[in-house]
Amino acid sequence: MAERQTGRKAGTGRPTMKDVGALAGVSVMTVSRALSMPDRVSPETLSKVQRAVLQTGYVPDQNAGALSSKRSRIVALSLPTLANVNFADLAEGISEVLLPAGYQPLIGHSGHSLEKEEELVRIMLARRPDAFVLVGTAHSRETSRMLHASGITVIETWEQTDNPIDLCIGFSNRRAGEVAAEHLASLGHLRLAAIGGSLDADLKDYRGEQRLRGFQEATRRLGLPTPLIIRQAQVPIRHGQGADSMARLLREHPEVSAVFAISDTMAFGALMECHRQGVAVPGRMSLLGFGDFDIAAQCVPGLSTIAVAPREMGRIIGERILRRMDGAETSGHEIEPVLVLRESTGANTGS
Amino acid sequence: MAERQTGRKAGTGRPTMKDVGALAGVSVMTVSRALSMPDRVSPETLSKVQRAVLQTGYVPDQNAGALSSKRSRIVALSLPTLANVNFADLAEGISEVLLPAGYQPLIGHSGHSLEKEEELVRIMLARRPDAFVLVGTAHSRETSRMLHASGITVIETWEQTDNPIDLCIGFSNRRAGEVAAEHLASLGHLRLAAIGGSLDADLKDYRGEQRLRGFQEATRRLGLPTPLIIRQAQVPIRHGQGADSMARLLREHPEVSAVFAISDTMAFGALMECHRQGVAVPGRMSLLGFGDFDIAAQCVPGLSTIAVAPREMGRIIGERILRRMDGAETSGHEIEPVLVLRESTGANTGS
DNA sequence: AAAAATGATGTTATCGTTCTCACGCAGCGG
DNA sequence: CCGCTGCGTGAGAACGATAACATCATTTTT
Repeated sequence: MAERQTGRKAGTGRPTMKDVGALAGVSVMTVSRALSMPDRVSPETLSKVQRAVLQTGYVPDQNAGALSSKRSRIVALSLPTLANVNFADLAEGISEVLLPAGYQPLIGHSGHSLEKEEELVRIMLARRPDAFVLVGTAHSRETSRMLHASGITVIETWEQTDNPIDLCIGFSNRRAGEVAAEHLASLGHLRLAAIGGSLDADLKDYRGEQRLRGFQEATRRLGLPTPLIIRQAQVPIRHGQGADSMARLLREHPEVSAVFAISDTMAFGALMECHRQGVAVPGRMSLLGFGDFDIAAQCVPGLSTIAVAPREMGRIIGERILRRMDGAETSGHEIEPVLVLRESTGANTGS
Repeated sequence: MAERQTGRKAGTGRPTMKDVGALAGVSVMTVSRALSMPDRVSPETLSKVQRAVLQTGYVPDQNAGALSSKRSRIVALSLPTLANVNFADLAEGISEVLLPAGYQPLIGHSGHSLEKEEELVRIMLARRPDAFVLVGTAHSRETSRMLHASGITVIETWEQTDNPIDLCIGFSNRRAGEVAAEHLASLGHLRLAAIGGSLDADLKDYRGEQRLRGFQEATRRLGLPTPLIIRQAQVPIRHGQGADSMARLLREHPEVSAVFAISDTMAFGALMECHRQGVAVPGRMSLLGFGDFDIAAQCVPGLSTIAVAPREMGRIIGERILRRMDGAETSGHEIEPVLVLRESTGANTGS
């Protein structure tokens, strides 16, 4: 009853540094040091504290620590969606580097919408992250403002840009489109097409559009006719959209012999549509995807695609963040899209 | 120079409630109330504060708020991996409910390892979440202890159990296996097989094992010969493992006419192997998957599978958490695995 | 051997918010 | 006209940790 004298706020009941200190016979500050800078306390003290920690089942309160030290050790991560292996791999790559270093990734998804991204950024900034990673370089005015004002390390990824908010670690989507066009052209294909790209301005796959643009420009540069673009994708991209686009292409544009899909997801759907219609791949139709999702390697025929190594990208991002946290300067980084050749692309056999 | 008089700790430079209050001509407490309980301040005060918030670009510090109120509004979420659409959908479902209610999901992945899960739980508990969601009911002793000791709401999912730590919202994996066996048996298949299941004790797909057990038991109960189990999967499950397993099955056990794969990922690999070898599906071989991943609907033939509605499960979890946070009592919830019929399963045509 | 540097620990203030309590003022019944 | 209730507001403590400084004992330097 007479347990607490002043009794303004009741504690949570969980052990604190004070409890550990009391049990070990040292001050809270010594406990703090024992836990975060073990080499700054004497060996005997250290073991006393460690024993007390085990005995009490003490788990430090990082929120309190963050408030006091002004370093939350949280890294915010805004993805378009989790339900895409590439983004999931990116997030796992980042986590694998950050977690062992004592940083906690905070993952959110914006559903490809700039508005939702803004909302997400606002919410996440309230957790006072030490760094912020965003997929993409297109943001709302307010998003950019908030990120700038926060003064923390900001990393934009999955793209390249000339004027990043802070740091940019990604690949050129335009370049990916160029690689696609160059490959298909080198196989002797004359009439190229691309599938992907949204008509709905609100839910736009910004990066997919850049790949399309790169594809178009390179095709033109190579002296081939302007490629057809079948735009009927929506984010999130689903296989069905690839199937629909391929069906339309086969029906309306029989002269096309090679197709670049802005995502392996669409490419797979397109491939299945070819199967359904008995269209030989790559005999009658060459098919090139993007992303190197795991299905690309396993479907029959194996899907030629363009890989961007998301997990490795994640690790690079993690490392750069850690370097920044140690006070070192860091620059951006560009990753080169790599053509992965499987069976779905082959020489043009048409007349 | 004479900016701060005492000057022990320097602030971060970001605006605080104090700044907002000074600008609005009210106390910090009034700012706090204006932001979290707008109906407890007068309309004029409210608008003054809101104006000041906009003018300063103030973003509340939730960490400080958490420390003071002992409610972090963080919900921790431990998944085996992000790179699995079902878990990603689960996470997105949870987020969709929690975020608008002011709760922040904190996602981590344990790579199917109980040790890593323990590590993750320890790290996440240091952020003082208000609730903890875990995939699975098998945890290390220390994990369970920490969760119990934390005293927060704990939800186990993706399984059913008789003695949950706190609440269990999931489906019975055993039941899913039974559904699989019943379906294949009903089609007249006599020699069944299952693919999946790991030999490596350390990286065990615990839930896959339960599906296998349910499959085995139901097969026996239906009076059929004991099913073959091809165990050569490893987590994370990749398509290649399904292909390998199917190849082995076709080579060594030609009498088998129907196969249950513990994951659509494996089922897809197996299907592709059938294509490669010219084995007709479902004519010669019926194939049933689990999970209803999006590829299942798009491959040719469409993959029959067992669906567990992960996104909906996530939303249910989110709602139960919110109810608990409002102080209401809540019980667990069982989700029924549902058979999704497509083209990959058909009647036994063998002699 | 005296002075200075080093090392281990404790004390106090502080981070930015919310909780608790107190205060002043308006309305209201007796 | 007095006390009572209720509303809006403010003052100060508290949450659990760390930074900065202070202290004391010990070692190193010259």
